[in-house]
Amino acid sequence: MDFLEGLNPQQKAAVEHVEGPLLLLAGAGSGKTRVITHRIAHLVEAHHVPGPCILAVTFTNKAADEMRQRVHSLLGGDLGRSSPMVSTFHSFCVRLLRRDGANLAQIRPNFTKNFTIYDDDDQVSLLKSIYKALGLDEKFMPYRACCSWISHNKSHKLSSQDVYSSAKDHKGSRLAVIYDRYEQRLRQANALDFDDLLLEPVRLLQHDQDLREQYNRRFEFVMIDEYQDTNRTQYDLIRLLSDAHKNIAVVGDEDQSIYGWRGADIRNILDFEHDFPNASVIRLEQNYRSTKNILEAASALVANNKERKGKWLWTESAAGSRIGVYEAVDAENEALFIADTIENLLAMDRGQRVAVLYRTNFQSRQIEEALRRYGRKYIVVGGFSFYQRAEIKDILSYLKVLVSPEDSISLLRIVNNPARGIGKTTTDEIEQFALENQMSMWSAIGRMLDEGAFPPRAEAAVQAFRNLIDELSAEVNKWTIDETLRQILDRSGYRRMLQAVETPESESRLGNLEELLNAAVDAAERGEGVTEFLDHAALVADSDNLDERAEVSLLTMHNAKGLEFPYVFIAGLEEGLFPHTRSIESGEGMEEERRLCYVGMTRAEKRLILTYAKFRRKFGGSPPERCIPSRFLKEVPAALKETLGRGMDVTQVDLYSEQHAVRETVKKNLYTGQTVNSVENINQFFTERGIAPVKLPAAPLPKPQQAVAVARPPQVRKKPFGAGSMIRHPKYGRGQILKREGDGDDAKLTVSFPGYGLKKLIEKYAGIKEE
DNA sequence: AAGAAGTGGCTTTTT
DNA sequence: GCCACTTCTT
Repeated sequence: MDFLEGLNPQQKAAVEHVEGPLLLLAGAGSGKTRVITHRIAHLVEAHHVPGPCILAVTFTNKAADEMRQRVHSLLGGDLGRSSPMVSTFHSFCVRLLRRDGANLAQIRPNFTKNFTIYDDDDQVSLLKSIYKALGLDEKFMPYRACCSWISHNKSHKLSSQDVYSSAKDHKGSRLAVIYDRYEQRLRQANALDFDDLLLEPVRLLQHDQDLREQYNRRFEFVMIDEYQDTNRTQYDLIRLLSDAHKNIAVVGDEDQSIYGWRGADIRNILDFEHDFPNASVIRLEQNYRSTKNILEAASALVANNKERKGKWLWTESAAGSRIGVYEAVDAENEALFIADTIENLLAMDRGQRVAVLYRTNFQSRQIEEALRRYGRKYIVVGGFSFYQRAEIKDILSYLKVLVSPEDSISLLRIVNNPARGIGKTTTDEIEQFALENQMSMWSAIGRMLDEGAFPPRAEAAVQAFRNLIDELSAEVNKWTIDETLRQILDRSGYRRMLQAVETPESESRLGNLEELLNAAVDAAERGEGVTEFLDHAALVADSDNLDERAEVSLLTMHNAKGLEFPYVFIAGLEEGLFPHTRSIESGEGMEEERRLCYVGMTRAEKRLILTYAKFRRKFGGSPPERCIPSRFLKEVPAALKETLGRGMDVTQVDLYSEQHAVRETVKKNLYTGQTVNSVENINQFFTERGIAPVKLPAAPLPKPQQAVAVARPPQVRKKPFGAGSMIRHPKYGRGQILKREGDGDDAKLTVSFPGYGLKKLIEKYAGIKEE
């Protein structure tokens, strides 16, 4: 196959580039992914480079998956072991440490390849514990702020000693102490935070010459996607990996650099030619995505930035509609306008995809409410992810403790959850003891039991907890992941605790745990071990579960990077919201906001509509505040804009009185792993309230559904359900069994639920009954 | 020790 | 308006 066919001259040049550094400046919609995948295929076929010698790195799992798939289909089918390595920075680094990280123990105390990963919730818990030991509270500095302060220092290679010696005041040196303790405690728990995941491979490769040479020998060709968003650590890693061959190709667009606040350094891309002498530079400036008007509007906007390499995108496509601008009275009105206009657009142009983009996640709520009023299906990308749910984190914490009992943060989370009589006093004592003796909480528990340090009642409770963990640990290696999770759920009493309270809330939690079990079964089938399962849970991002098929997607502009939609709305273009107050002060921050706007605008293929509100409430109860239209609106040339008015007026339902109920429903539906807001749901929602939906969708109407049963039926031993039979699920309602696999306790059912799609359920745990 | 009920304090973006 | 944290009650 000829991988050069159908490419424009610049794309062709990039694909044909073989040796030496390459900087590919790829504008929005210029066929970047196509070029990367074709280049990989070309290297393999035309230059006979073995697949595994090529490393391609992206930022999100989603981008990696897509790239992998496209490479595979270009090269024809299953490549097996000869496949190029396509990975995200973080999973590449985790794999490196799990496989070849043993020698890191030489430079990181207590490190083993069994390390755990601390996400930001874990970081906050750790900081709480440190604050407590230092007698501080959140007034000193909010945990989250402290977290990002530490992260900022780490990614800029400033140690706690560096920070301490440059501290200007008492607060500065206090912070340095917190930072220092934080680092100590991570090491003690054999845990790595997200910064460490990148930093430690760099330190290891610098430290271990053999390993560095081994990796250099292997990866002859290295490619980095979204280079504008790399931070200094990632830059170091890239340099180390490409040191021997210097066959480093980076792809990026300085106009789309939007992660400066997370440590991304735009200088990496601006200075590439300086850092890698003899680099070839190729610009991809032809845009294949958007209409001329959209492209010109976005280009004119971003031209207001100074930190650019400068390029001007062009397109052969038609001018298209002008950019719509709508001024709403308030946020409710804005949301209704968007929902209303979506109805009109989709009525004219059926089956198309629409995105509503916004700056901050909380903006989604009102838009959701408006979409529900129209019975329109939508998905929300981001916000809370499945793996952030409390019950999921609880059970995974059990798993983490089994793998690595030194992980005190996970231990702290589960020690009295479900409640087993180890209260605050006892926990504080254990923590105190661990701190004083420089040991983990798990070791402290052992020692304190040996020394008889607990009062009788607490002793019994702690002893029972220790036995539970010991018993589970003894057998964990014999079980598959799903079996381990089941044992945890049963023996810890966690399932019983949820079953005891028969509220919709606990039902929903049980449902989420069921999803987790399904995921575990799938992982076990793929042959994954517990560690891989946990790594996956730590590294999946919210945007990774984006469902391309949804008609309407709601997401932040950050999450929209790399995606495209025929119709795009950008909501909330107001000074203070977008650009955000926190960025307005600094020139750099403003430029990044502008780039973010550029990213949002260039997602649109056919039509782009910008909206803002004259008044907006800061929060629910507070009075609406006057808003100034965003400066970005003015930066779009007048000739490219048109002012839009409201279409139909929608005032049949009192939205305020619905808000609470809607939110509850939204919450429940968000965490099923599948966030599609089904037609059945919406109908049910309105029927329950005796309100007719504004407009019924043309799609086949479902039979009206009864309210979901709340009470869980007593678990009687029942005859197994076979394929074809109808069942009722506590959360998904009526469904038909399509497939049955396995038998007895392990029986797995594939069930089709109208409105929810296919679900894999484990019969024993699903709580289903005959319909 | 564990739940219920009340109150302060703050909201950017996320691998 | 929401969440995390505190105080109150048993």
